[in-house]
Amino acid sequence: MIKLHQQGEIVQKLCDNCSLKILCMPVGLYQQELEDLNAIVRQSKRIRKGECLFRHGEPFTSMYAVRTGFFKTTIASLDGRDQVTGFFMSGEILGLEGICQGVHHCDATALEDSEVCELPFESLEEAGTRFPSLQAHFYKLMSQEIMRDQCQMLMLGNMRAEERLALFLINLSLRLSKRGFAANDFILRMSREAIGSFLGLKLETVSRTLSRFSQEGWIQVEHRHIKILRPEALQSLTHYDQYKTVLNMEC
Amino acid sequence: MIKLHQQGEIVQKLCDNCSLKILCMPVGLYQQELEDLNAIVRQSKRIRKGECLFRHGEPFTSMYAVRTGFFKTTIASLDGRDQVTGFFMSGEILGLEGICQGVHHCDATALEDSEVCELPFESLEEAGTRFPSLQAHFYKLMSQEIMRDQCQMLMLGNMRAEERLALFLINLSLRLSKRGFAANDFILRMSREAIGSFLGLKLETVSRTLSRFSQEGWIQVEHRHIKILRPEALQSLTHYDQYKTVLNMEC
DNA sequence: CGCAACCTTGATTCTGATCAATAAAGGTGG
DNA sequence: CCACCTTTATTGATCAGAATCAAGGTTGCG
Repeated sequence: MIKLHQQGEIVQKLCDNCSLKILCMPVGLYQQELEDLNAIVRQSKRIRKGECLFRHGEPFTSMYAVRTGFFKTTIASLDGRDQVTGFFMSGEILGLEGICQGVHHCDATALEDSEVCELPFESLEEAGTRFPSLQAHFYKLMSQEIMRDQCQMLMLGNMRAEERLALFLINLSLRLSKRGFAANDFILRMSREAIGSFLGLKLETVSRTLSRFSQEGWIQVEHRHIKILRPEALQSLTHYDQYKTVLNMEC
Repeated sequence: MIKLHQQGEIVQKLCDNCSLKILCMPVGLYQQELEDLNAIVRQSKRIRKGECLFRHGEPFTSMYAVRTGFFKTTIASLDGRDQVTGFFMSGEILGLEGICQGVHHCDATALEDSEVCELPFESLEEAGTRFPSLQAHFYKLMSQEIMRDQCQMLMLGNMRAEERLALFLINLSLRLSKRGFAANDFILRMSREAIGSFLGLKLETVSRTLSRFSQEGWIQVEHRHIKILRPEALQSLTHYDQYKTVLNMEC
C-alpha cells in the first residue's frame, strides 16, 4: 500500500514537471517505465514569441510537446501564399509530419513566449518497442492528427465563412476550457491574417465576420480579446453535433 | 549464396502474391520476419463496385491495403454535404483515421470491383514491437498521410479552381505511372461530383474547367477518358515545383 | 514620439455556386 | 437486342459570397 502510494507520488512529480501528461498519462505506465520515459524527454526549451521551433527543410529528429505557450504551423509557398495548418497549445504535439521523410515540412512559430519538451524520435521509437502501451498511444496521437486534418478538409471544402469562424471559436473555447481556462472569455494569440489562412479566408473576411457576430450579440470583440456571449448561437450556425466527437477529442 | 537465392525467391513469392510490396518491401525484412508478416495479413477480400469496405461508426479493427481496384473515402455530413477525403489505388493504405478512437470516421467505397488485404491492427502493433523496421515503416505511413492531408489543406485554402484541377490531374498521372500505367492516358474512376468534393468545387465547375483545359489543347476529355497532351502547361498553372516532393512521395 | 504592424470598414469586382435545360451513358428487364 | 429509366455530364444564364482594392484608425514597439 505504501509502495503504491510512493508510485503515485512519482507519477505526480513527473507529470507536474511536464505537461506531457497528455502523452504519457493515459498510457498507464508503471514506475520503471515512467522513469525510462523521463530519461528520454529532453528538458524543456524556451522559444521566444515570433521565433521558430523548426523550419521546413530542417532535418527531423524530434517531436515537441508544448509545455506552455502557443504555436502555429505553416506550410510555405514559394509565392508567399502561406497556409496555417494548425494552432497548438499546451499538451499538444508538434512535428509529426516530419517522420515520413525525415525532414520537417512546415514551420512552427511561437505566437507567444513558449516552452516545449523535446521528444527525440529515435528514443521514442525504441521505447515503443519495449512499452507496447506507449507505442499504442503514439499511434493514437498520429491517427488523431490525421482525423483533425481531415475535418479541416471538410471545413475548407464545404463551409461558408460564418460556419468556419464559428467552428473555430467553439474549438478554441473547448480546448482552453479543457486546460482550466475560461471557455467564454479569452485572448486570441494569433492575428486575423493567421486565422484567415487557417480557415481559407482573407483577413478582411475574418474581421467582417467577427464584427457581424458581435453585432448579433453573440460575441464581444475587443481587438484580440473575445467573449462568447451566446455559445448556442455559434453552435447552431455550424452543424456542431456532428463535429462534437472531433472537437472533444482534442486533449 | 544458394540460401540468399532462396530467400530472394521467398520475398518474390510473397510480394507477387500481394501488392503490400509497398508496406513490407522497403523495410528490409528477413525471411523469418516476412513469414511472420505473411501470417498477419489476412487473405484478400473482394469488394464490388459501389460497395463499402467500411463505414463511419463501425469499430476499427483493421487497416486495408488496396491490392487491385480503386476506392474513395468520404466524411459524411448529417445534411448531406459529403467531403471526399481521398482516393486510393493499389498499394495504398486505408483506415488509418480509425486508430485514435477505435472507430472508423469515414466511409470507404469501392469505385470499381476491388480487392484488399486486411491488416488486423492488433497483430501489426504486436509485430511492430518485434520488428523495429516494420514499426518504423508504419510510422512513416501515418506521417505520410498527415503530410498528404496538410497539402490538401493548402490546396483547399489557397488555390483557385484551375490550379486545384491541374494539381489533381498531375497527382493522378504520377501515381498511375508509378504503377506502370500510362501517365498521360487514363480512365477516371470517379465521377465529376467526387472530384469536385475532393477539390472543394461543385461538379459543374469541374466539368467547365476540364472543358477549358480541353479547349486550350492541354488535355483531351472523352467522358472519363483523359489524355494529357501538354503536361508542362498543367504544371505551369500550379506551382508544381514546390509540391514535387509531396507528389512524388506517393508510393 | 514616430513608425510599423495590425485591424476595421466601405466600394467594387470576380470566381465559383446555383438554377435550369439538355444530352449522353450505363444498367435493367422484357 | 432494344426500350426505358436512372445516373452522369455538359453548357448557359444568373446570383451571391468572398476577394480585392482602398482609406482610415488603433496599438504597440523601438
